[in-house]
Amino acid sequence: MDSFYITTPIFYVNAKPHLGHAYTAIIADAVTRFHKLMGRESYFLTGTDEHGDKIVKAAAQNDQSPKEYVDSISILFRDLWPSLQVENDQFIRTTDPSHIKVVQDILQQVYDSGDIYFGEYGGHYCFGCERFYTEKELVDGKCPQHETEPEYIAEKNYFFKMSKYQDWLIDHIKQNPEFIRPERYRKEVLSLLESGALEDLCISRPKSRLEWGIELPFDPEYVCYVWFDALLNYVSALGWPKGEKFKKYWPAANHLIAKDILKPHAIFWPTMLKAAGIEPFQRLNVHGYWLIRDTKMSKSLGNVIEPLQMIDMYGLNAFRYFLLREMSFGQDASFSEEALVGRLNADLANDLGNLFNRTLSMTHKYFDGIIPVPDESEEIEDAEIKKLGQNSMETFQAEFAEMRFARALEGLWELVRGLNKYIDTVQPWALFKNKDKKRLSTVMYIMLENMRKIAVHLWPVMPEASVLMLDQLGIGFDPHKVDLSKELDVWGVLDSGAVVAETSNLFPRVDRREEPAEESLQKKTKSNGKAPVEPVAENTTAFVEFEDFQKVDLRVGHVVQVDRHPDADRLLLVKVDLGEQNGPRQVVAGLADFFQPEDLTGRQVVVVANLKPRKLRKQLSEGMILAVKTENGMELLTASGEVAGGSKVS
RNA sequence: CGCGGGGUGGAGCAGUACGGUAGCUCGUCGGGCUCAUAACCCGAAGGUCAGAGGUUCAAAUCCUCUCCCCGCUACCA
Repeated sequence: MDSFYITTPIFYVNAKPHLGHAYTAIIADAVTRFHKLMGRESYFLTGTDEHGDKIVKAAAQNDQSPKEYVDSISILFRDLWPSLQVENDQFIRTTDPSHIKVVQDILQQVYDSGDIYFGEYGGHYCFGCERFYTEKELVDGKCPQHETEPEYIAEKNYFFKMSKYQDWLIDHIKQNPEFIRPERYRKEVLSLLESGALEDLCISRPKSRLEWGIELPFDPEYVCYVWFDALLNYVSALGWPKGEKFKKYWPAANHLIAKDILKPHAIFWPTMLKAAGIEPFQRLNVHGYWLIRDTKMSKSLGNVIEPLQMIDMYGLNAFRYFLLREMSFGQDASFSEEALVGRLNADLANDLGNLFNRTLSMTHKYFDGIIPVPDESEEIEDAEIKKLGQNSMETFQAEFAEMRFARALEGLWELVRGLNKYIDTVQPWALFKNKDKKRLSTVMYIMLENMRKIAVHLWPVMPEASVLMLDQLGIGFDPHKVDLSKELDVWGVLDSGAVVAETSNLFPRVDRREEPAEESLQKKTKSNGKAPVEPVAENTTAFVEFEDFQKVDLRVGHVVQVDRHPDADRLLLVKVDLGEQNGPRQVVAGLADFFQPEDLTGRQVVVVANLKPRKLRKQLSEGMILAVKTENGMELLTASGEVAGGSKVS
């Protein structure tokens, strides 16, 4: 039997789960279910990545130890999956002892084979930031954050000879067009590899800087770099090197990632495997981002609708369907409540839900709810709808296997719509009136059997709804007994004589909430013809004491001169006269996108005068000009009348 | 010359690796049906596929250049 191994990235626990995580997990789940139905043995792995610098910092901010912190976040991920009906076979954590052992074993093995060497790395290290800076990042030779001169530290570290495998990797990608998909990402990686020499990868961190990691087996003074640790989860989970699962599922691995972590997966990972003498994974599948529209608007009105909250409002089935139907795999897509409701109403309620309801209802009206025995004679439209069904399912299966979910569903919907049309064409109600029971039986059977096929195909996408649909058709569902690949040819699975449900209300139509917050706001702002002012985010801003507010020294001044920042196209150098002895101050302001220098000259502005001076792109900024961001641009704050330069605002 | 994505009927998108009548969903207009969740079915209007040039019998698709939009980053104190 074919086996199939699918993974999500192990999610980095420096933040809570969001839509992106949910999406990856849901498609992983859908793909796993699909392959199960196609008769393959499938294994689905997900988990959390818990080592590294950022974790230590996030933990410190929460006054927790790294371990306490990762435990608390990891559980959030683990608990989210069941609520999405994501059924993973395993949940791995990089803090699991078995994972740590595998990482150490592989490190040792690669070290012994000579692909890890000890070398020196020199760099400008800022102790405040706890990081190295490149020459380019430094401002006047100083740390841009702390404005202190970083120390040049020559630090010894361990390096993985990644460069050694560059040519092999290029060749492998060229030889295996399916290795990275979709095509655009394969091209991106290839051009990345071919454009410049691949450098060796620094895979250690001295414990003096970072202790939260896996200790190198050959040097207790160092811990392993997070990516080298994290990527290995894909094999450690299977019990490399001798585990049963490893033998069964490797290298049939399909990794699923979002485009932001393309490089580690497409370059580090295959070369690591090569160095460790492990066969390369089968395929890397890369998806785009979900863009969330208008979240800011909603948030400011205090009714934030987070994508994940829409599950409660519209149901998990619609949510999963929407995610798979709306994003064309590899591209970015935008998530909005409006689009979700649109899909729910059009595809699920009108087309699919209504199809079930009308057919079940007719079965009751004409046959007391009992699935009739079809007559053997077949009319032309019967043959047509069967053919349409076959094509539609074939498309679904082929596209789904390639992870083109949107196209797969579009394909399946041809059958859904085809069946609605079939009803209108053959007019069962007319047959009933004419007492043509024979023909009516055939027609109804064709409807019901095709609906069964649809329901089965939808299990990977909407497991819960699929089971309900089948239940309404009077049959149960056992994924192990279903073989999707046979559905194209099999006919007559539905038992005549079984009783179907009287009605179906799987996907009720949803009326858009009366005045959706975002829309009403837009209407209001449009109707008065003025640029809308972003409302104050009352619920998100904590109160400050009056004394604290008093610390802010706001003053009115006149703009005497404005120049463009020489090295930054969004910044302006604004000279503001605050009536001070040593002349006008320079404020670097991010206004270049909204104002021409000449538009600002002579304007009266409000400035935060006691803001700690800071350099922005090498230019000193001694204050901040207050402005209001609007939908179309930027409006400056000013006094309603002319006041003397330097007047205090209170 | 920072990196990347994109510009296709009113809206949202597919189609571009392998050139061959411009496709889908929503929306609009007209009609049909009555089994159904104000649903379903049919028909219509609406696009010089951002622009210019080139290759070709043939270009949304290949080549060259230009314009515009959106992310990310440097750079919004």
